[in-house]
Amino acid sequence: MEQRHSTPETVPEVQPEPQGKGKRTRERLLDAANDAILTKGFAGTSIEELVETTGITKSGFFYHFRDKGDLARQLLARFIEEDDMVMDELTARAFALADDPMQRFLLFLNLYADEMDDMEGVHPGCLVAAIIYQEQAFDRQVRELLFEAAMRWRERFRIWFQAIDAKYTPVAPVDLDTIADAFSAVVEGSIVLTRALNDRQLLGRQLRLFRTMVKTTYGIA
Amino acid sequence: MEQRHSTPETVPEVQPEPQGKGKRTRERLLDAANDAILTKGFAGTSIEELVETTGITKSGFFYHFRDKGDLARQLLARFIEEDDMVMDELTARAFALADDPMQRFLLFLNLYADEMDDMEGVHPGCLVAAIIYQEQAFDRQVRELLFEAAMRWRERFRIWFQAIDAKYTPVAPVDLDTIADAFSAVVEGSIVLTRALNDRQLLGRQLRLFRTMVKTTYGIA
DNA sequence: TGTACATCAGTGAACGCGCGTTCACTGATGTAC
DNA sequence: TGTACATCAGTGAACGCGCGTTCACTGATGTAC
Repeated sequence: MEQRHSTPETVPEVQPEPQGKGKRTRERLLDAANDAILTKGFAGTSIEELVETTGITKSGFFYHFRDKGDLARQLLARFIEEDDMVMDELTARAFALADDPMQRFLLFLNLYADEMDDMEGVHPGCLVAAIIYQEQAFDRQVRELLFEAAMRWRERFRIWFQAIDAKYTPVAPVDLDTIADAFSAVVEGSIVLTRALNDRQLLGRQLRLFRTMVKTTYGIA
Repeated sequence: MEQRHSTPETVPEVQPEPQGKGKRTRERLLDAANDAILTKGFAGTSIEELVETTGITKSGFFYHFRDKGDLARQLLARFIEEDDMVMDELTARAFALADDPMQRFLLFLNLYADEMDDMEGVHPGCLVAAIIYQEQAFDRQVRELLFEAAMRWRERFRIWFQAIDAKYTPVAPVDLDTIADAFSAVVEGSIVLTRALNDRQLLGRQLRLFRTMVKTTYGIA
């Protein structure tokens, strides 16, 4: 997707390779795999092409990964970690801007929607969704990581809605797990539509509609 | 997913094969391909396994399809046709039960949610989403079919919300295309979560939450 | 009704290419004494 | 400071298997006269 320069000119590298250059190569392999899998599927992505874009040989790949399944495992593990960090950061920004749990959530939705609007091109896709639609190609460990990813989303927002629910009364009764899942559902579904319709603003619009709907559901003008 | 008997005992077959047995074999190949692609991806699904479950030889496959890409094209075309029919049927049932466009839509959501609840096991997935996440493996024709599928959903529900909007005033302003897309987004996203969490009731719950939210958005108690 | 031909719905064997994986080896860097 | 060894981050060649595709052929059914 985006081109990363291995040596950015602006920032002088005091410690050029934090964990050795192997770590960097491994990250670049994971980046290449991430992009390829989201557009061509797992079985449709060959090790050959990954090492070609990374600039090493095929046997170099097997220095970093036991086999192709190991690549999927490490990729998903990294995704969960990074996704968690991104969510934490947006949450922290929302928390810094308001004290009320509902206001914080509405701010979070705005921040997330803005982030989606600012992406160049159409959203590249979500690794969880991509792998879900090929799950039989993977082992139990990978499927457990899929479960974990979705469960983390649910728990993050359930806690949030518990705080909201303690202070606000919804117009009609809502189940906390369900409204917690709703955010993830809107994002995942919108990504699919964004790509199908080639409409890069769709995701932001859906998030803002969801924001409006959450507000009215809790009777906020 | 579900086992179809080629000769159901209850109904005597007056015309056993409407368009010859070749048509039936072709349908069974498409069925096998549909199931396999939703769980293992397109490249991960071999022609070998499709003909094995269908009970013919590999060269028999190439009698029905020019190549593997042709299979994807026919599969998506059939999906769009059948999906359209299912939606038309649920729409007709909702129209028969009420005159008001909003009541009709709320009934439609209930019917759709009930249908999802009644499915045994977890939702097998949506072919559009599966192929979107492997789109680079396909030609322009297939990608145009993906666009068409999503566009049909949008247009179907935009017309519906135009009728609703003519009669009801939303609490906060809503864009018709956006709320039209919202239904598809909720379904697509919920399918991903249903499968990740292995929670077969999630889809129905999300649809009913969406129903509640549409009601409150248009200020209906 | 019988014969000739055409179409339908496949079969069976063979093909070459690319894929994932292995294995012995290597040059650069790090560490111990 | 020099030497010996270990580890890191790979290389290069080879492998066998399975995949998509082709091609000549075939038995059953349909159609024309």
